[in-house]
Amino acid sequence: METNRGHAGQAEGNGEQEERGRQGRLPAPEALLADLNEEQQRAVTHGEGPLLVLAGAGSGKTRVITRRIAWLLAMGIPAERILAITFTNKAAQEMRQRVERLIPGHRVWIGTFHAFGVHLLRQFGDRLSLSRSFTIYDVDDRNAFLRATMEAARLDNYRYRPEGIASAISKAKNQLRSPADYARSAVDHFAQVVAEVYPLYERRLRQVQAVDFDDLLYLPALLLREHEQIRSHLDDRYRFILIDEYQDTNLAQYEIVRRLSQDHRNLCVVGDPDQSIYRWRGSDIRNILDFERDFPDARVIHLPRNYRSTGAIVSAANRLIAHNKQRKKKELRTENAWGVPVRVWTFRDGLDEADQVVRRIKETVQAGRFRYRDHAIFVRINALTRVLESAFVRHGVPFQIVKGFAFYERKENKDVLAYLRLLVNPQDDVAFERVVNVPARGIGETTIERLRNLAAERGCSLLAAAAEAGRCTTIKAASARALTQFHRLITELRTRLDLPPHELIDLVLQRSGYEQMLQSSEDPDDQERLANVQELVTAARQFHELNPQAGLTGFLEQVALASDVDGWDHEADRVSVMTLHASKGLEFPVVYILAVEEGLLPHERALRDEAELEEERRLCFVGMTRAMRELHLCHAHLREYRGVIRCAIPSGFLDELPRDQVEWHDLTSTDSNSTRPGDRPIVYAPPPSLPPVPSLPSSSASDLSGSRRGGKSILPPLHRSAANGEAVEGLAPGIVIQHEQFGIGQVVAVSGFGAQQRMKVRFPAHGEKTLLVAQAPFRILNRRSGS
DNA sequence: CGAAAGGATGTTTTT
DNA sequence: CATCCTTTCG
Repeated sequence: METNRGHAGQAEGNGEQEERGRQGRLPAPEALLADLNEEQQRAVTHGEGPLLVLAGAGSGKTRVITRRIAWLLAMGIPAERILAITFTNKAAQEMRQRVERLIPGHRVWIGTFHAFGVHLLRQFGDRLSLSRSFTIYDVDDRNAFLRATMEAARLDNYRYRPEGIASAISKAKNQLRSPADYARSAVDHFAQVVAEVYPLYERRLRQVQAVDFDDLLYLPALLLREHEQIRSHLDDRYRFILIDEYQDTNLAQYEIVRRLSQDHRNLCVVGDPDQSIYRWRGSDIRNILDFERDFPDARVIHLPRNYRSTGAIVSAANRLIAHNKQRKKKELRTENAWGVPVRVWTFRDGLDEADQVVRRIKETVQAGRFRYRDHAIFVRINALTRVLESAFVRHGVPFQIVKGFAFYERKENKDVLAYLRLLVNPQDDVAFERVVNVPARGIGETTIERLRNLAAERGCSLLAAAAEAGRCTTIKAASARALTQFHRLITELRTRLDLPPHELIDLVLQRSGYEQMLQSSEDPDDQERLANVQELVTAARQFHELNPQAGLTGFLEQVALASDVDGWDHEADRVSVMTLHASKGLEFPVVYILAVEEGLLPHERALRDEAELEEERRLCFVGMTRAMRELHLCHAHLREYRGVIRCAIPSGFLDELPRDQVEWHDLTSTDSNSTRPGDRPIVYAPPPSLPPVPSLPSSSASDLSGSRRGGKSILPPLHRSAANGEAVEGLAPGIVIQHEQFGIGQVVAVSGFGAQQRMKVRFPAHGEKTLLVAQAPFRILNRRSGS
């Protein structure tokens, strides 16, 4: 028990005691500084002018921001003059609460950039010809909308996927490039197609009174750029601005910040270049690196001291991140005890990994060393949470997978939400198309196509066109009747928009027949869908109770802006499972990072260029520095992904850790099914070299259990196509192979080509497995013996 | 028109 | 593996 602060899984800086504050009275300013170190105090008490706080992981940066807000209030700055931007809604909510504890009843605006964007657009959207009840399209809606746009313009015969074009447009908006800007620099064919589609997409988007996600930053940035009176008004209104996670801002966000800090340059940004992990989304690390160039008079405060983690964890993290070349050299320091070593665990496969990690957590809790909520498991990709899920269920260990989004992303909920959006904004054609035939009303693709033509002719929305369907000669009578009836349904529901959101959802469920459809279904999945939809009603009710004024628009807005961590319950005594990205800003006593393997961490898509590789390293760094007391890094020799089994190689990042300080445990030889709680793993400490890599048959014989017993030199060598990553000639059903792990089996089917070539193999002991030919370690035994 | 079945296909991270 | 797409048939 080396360190003695903090609870599991709350946002950083959680250990502080911020209970104070009698109603309505401002605290004495000094009281806000009592438990801060010198640098933190300087940051909190900094007066006017730009301020850059370079805060290392675990250095208490959230605490600095909250205290600074409180300090400003205590100095008499009116709350409405302060603007604080956080990275997630969850962080905003916690910050609000913490400031609340210091200064009860404060009215400081705290939220994400996107929420702030919505806030601005609702106020000033009319300047951009945007109605007050605009719809926010998520990525799926956006893609569907773009597809429809291209089809309507007869541009759909290009070979590019709408999603690809959509993401190019998204990127353009993040870089504040208008359609005209984009067109000017479009050189290759793809860019030219994008340049053609982008303006159409924008025009149509405004027509249906919708904005996409990027518009929530792009449009406010334009607004501030082109409307000087609004800009100066807001600049004056927000005298003091604080931005958290500044290293992950993109150009649009940067523009917003700059425009609001021209007349009153009281801008405080906090961040850590080593924790920049959203480059792929347009974040530009230069925003923080060049802050001093933008504001030459900026005060810069470094917070290198880590209060969160043990010496062992800090040391390992330092060593890893030092391998990044594009980086200012710096080191985290800690005065915390050294603690237990960072451990690296080697497993046979992903199932083993999940099973044993969960088992170990259970034992730890049963031994009374930690609670479930003290544990977190991080993964690089969401797909890896599946195996974990079943392991948790099997062991009866409580857990939560942090993906708040998932609930609203379910088809049934998106359907219901689409109904609601259509009610709020009848122009929303995406919503219309989504629900017009759900439940089935006899309105098929041909009818929709004809309706689209009608709407295009009249220049009206699909819903408005539906009302006129009867007069359109091309639409069949039965379909027209169904359409007018649908129109009547929506019109009628629209008269009840004054109802609280949950009651309205209930009404929609009944009147639309959606509930009926699920209730009377034979499909067992539909019962679950019914439950989900009812859960949506509950969510709406809870929202309404918390925000009685917000109404349906508010509810839809919250749903649209929800982030993964927002749904996370940090009080529940459960193990948290999340992606490395979602872990940013959190802390846990015990952290496991799974699948620290080449291709996953670093991810294979990030291997092409050095900058992306460095981002992967930062991602690993972020995950490691979430740990307070124990850090476990896991990898396996075989990894099943998308139903295909591949050989996995330990991540190069593992080699970059301080070898003499890290403990390596190889669990590949223990059978997970027979391991008893008391069993102790074999320890190699310190390891003589790299952890054993599943390798050519001639080398170490200890790496894999199973079929190979050594000494079979008469046989051809194992076919290691991983080395050349190519397809294999002559593979066909009937051929017998020997696999490193599963032994002898017969090929049942072969499909695909090149690196994607797969084979389905039946193994007597393991059943049928699908293998990636280019990756799997196997050799062909017999070309003839089919049967 | 729409349900069902088969096949091709693509894949990170998320406000 | 899971989703999306096409095809097919009622």
